[in-house]
Amino acid sequence: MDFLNSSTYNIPSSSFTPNTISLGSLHNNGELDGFMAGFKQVNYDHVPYNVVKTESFLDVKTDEMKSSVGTSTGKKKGEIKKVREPRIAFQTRSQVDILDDGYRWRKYGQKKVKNNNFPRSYYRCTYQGCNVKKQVQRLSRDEGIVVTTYQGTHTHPVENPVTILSKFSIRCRFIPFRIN
DNA sequence: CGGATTTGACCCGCGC
DNA sequence: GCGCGGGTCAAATCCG
Repeated sequence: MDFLNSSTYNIPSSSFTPNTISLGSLHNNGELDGFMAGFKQVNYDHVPYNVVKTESFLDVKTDEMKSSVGTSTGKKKGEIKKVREPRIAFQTRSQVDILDDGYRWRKYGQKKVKNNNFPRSYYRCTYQGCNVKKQVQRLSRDEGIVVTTYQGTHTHPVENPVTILSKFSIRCRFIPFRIN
C-alpha cells in the first residue's frame, strides 16, 4: 500500500495543527471505546505529519446478499459470501468534524457510541455508483482528535480539489481516498 | 422544488 | 433465544 506516497494534500490550517498522536498509547490505555478495536497499526515511517494510520477489515455484504435481505430467509448458497473489505482510519487534531477531503458526502446516519459522549456520523460518497463510505467520530478521551474512517475505493477522480487550497494551508500527505 | 440532513426504526452479527 | 451494539434505511424535515 503505497498510497501515502501518491500525492500531497492541502487542508486549511484553521482546522489543522501539527501534533503527533501515538496510536500505541491509544491502544494500550483502554480508553478506545471499541471504535478501533481489532485495528492493527501499520507503520509508515514516511508519514510526515500528524496522521496515524490503522488498518482493519470489516465483513461486508455482497450485492447479492444485500438484495436477498428481506426476502424470506432466502439464502441461496453460492450467492452469499462475505467480503473482507479494508477500512482505514486517520486521526487528526482538528476543531471541526468534517475535514474537506475534496469529495462530496451525504450523511446517512448518526449513532451514539458506547463510552463516548460524541456521536459517530456515517457518510456515503454522493458520486453516482461510488459506494465509498466514511465515518467520523471524536475520541471521548481527547475531544480534540477526530477519527475519520474510510471504507472502499472511489471509482472517480476527486471532485472538488480547489476548495481546499489556502495560502495558509499546510501540506499534508494523507489521501486514503486515492487508493487504487 | 430538489438535494441534504435528521432521527427513530429496523437489520444483523455476536456473545451469553 | 435474547439482548446489545454497530450499521443502515427511509420518511420527515430542513434549507438554499
